[in-house]
Amino acid sequence: MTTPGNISLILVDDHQVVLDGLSAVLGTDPALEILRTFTSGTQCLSALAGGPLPQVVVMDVQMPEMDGYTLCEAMTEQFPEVAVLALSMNSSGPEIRRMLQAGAKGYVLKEAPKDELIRAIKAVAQGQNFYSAGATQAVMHSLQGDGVPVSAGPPVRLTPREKEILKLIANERSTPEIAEELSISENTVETHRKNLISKLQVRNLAGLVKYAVQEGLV
Amino acid sequence: MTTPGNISLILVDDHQVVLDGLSAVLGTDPALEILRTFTSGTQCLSALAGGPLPQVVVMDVQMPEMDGYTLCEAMTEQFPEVAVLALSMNSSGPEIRRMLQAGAKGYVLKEAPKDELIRAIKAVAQGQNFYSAGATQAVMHSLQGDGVPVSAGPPVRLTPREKEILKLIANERSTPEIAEELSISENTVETHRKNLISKLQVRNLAGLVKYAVQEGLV
DNA sequence: TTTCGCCTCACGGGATCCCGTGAGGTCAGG
DNA sequence: CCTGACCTCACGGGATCCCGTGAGGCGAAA
Repeated sequence: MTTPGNISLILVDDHQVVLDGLSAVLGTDPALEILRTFTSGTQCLSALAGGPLPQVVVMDVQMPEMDGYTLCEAMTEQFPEVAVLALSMNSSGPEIRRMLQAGAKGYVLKEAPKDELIRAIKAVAQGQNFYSAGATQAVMHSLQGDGVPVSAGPPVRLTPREKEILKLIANERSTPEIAEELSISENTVETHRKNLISKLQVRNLAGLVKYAVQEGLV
Repeated sequence: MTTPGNISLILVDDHQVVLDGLSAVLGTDPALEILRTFTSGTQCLSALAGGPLPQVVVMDVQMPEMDGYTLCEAMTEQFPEVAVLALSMNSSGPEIRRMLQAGAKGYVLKEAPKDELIRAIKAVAQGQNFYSAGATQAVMHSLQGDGVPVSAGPPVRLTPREKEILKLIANERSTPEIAEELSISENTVETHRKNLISKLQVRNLAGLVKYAVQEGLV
């Protein structure tokens, strides 16, 4: 049992040094208690299913196997009382919007000073929201054009099939190969590719690969 | 002046939280003294030109503006007495080989436990080399075929022109556009693209973009 | 039940890329 | 001087991608 007033935490990041660093930084604040750390989303989910729930989960966005977006969605689905705080490398507007839409209560950039992270944790633990200054700015910048404030319209939602195709494209597979691998027609693969190009607002295959790599889908 | 026996350090990483984390972790060892930290390679270089030199520089590999490869090269050129310790996300063989060829004395993965980093720092400070277990493994794996041990043949050296073209390709420019932008023939651009595909061991444009993004050239 | 999103498939034409092959000029270094 | 690395250019043919357009099935949500 945690001491009353303490905020229980779980950290998820695929890099051990980041976990160590966060543990060291957050350990300086007596109000924070780190229950466990995980290096993958699947580990985290299966452990939480049977164990005690934390108040806040701090998670990286770009992770292999299961990215922060998917993990956050599963999290808010299964454990809505747990607040998710996203901790990310880049401050790209679309990524932030995706995380917020997935249910994240806050978004802190890894560039931010350490006290900002602690303030963010305390904020989301109390049910408030918290966004790094750079994050809100990036979101606002990416929203120029449509008047929705935040988390209104679907930002960039890819279907499972589209994600699957995008991964294969980013792995240098050609259209005939993808068609064969998925047992569908080449025409269908081309349709998906066209939809991807249209959805992601890029011009060609290069843009798709760039998006896929930056978003950690590879 | 540093206390005799102390190891003076400089940390370079574009992410503030990583710097904070490293500072916290390394601060626990009394034998280590962190002189300064930098969030960019250019800052680091210009500061070292006039200030006191550290014994060891711990640097991230993937950084915007100036990547670790370039920084390490400039470092060993201007300050050969400073030992460079690379700290990186991925354990890709080619990247490790590039860093070692650039003059890095050691290579530690961010996945490694924190005591490994401290041991690595102490090793390179004494003129020894240090490589994470996963790193040596990755290099060995990437070397299957040529019998050279380490840092012998040029791993993946791109010419300035090739880098330039690669960046444009990754930014969704088509061949005619690149040709126009660089005031050269389309045939020349195609030749460069072919050489890139051949050098980087990829199959198509997707592989080029993937490499460019992962290597931080965009 | 009627939407609506998703997945599927088709076709034709133009743009772009992929590949092999060959070659001339410059410039630094042996 | 001659080698080697680099940048430049050419061409032809096949593969692949890009684009517009249209359409049927299926399952979930309203």
